Amino acid sequence: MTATPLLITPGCPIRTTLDMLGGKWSLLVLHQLAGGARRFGELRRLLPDISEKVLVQQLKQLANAELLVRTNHGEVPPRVEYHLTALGQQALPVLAATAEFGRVYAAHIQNGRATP
Amino acid sequence: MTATPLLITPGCPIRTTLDMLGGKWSLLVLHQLAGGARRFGELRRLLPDISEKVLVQQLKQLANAELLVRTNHGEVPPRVEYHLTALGQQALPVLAATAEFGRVYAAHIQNGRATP
DNA sequence: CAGAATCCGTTTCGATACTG
DNA sequence: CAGTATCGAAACGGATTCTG
Repeated sequence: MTATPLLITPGCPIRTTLDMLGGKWSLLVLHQLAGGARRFGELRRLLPDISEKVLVQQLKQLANAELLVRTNHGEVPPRVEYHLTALGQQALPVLAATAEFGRVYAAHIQNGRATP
Repeated sequence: MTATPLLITPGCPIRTTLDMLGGKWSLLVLHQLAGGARRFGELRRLLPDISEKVLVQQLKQLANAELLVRTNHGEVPPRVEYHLTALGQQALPVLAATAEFGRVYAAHIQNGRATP
């Protein structure tokens, strides 16, 4: 089960986004799809540190939230592609801000202290 | 113990930020500090759903990452304040993008489908 | 008031093996 | 190729109690 907890606390847009994208991998998946459609195997290779099970799980969750679409071309061998919806593309600014701050932070610790 | 896991995969700014702010509460804490300094008790009241332990833990982590500063005015009764550093302020765009997408998403599900 | 320390349940993660 | 199933480990989160 577990299905879709996604309990959305109404009235807090930050929580809404966090419940969707705050996970450990969601934004990385979106990042890989930002350039266009990707197959399952591609995503797996592009994100080597995520386990198969979790990747499937994240993709399901994101598809469920309608940020991406899963397309199963009924072929043999199987071919399944994922691509962002228009809604999913609206999440890209979050990704951009996240990446940008990561760079700022990296620059900061590089010529300063922090990170014991 | 637990110290600071913060294992930063070098080379991925998204991961860097996610390891810092991807938690369940960090962005909410930043949000409350965006307007200026806050005392511990204030934060506790402003974020009723976070437990004391987790709040302390998040504050430590954020202070450790130098996104905020803890100021202990050695008084009785104790008074401790937290405020954002310049670096912490640079994280506010992430917050803004997160909140904005939350609004977009809420509007989307309101006059459409999704959320089973 | 502002925390530290402890205990404990839930959720998440990941490696492996298996299927259509 | 694109998943599903299962298991155990680890992280996360919360309630309670205690301290200066």
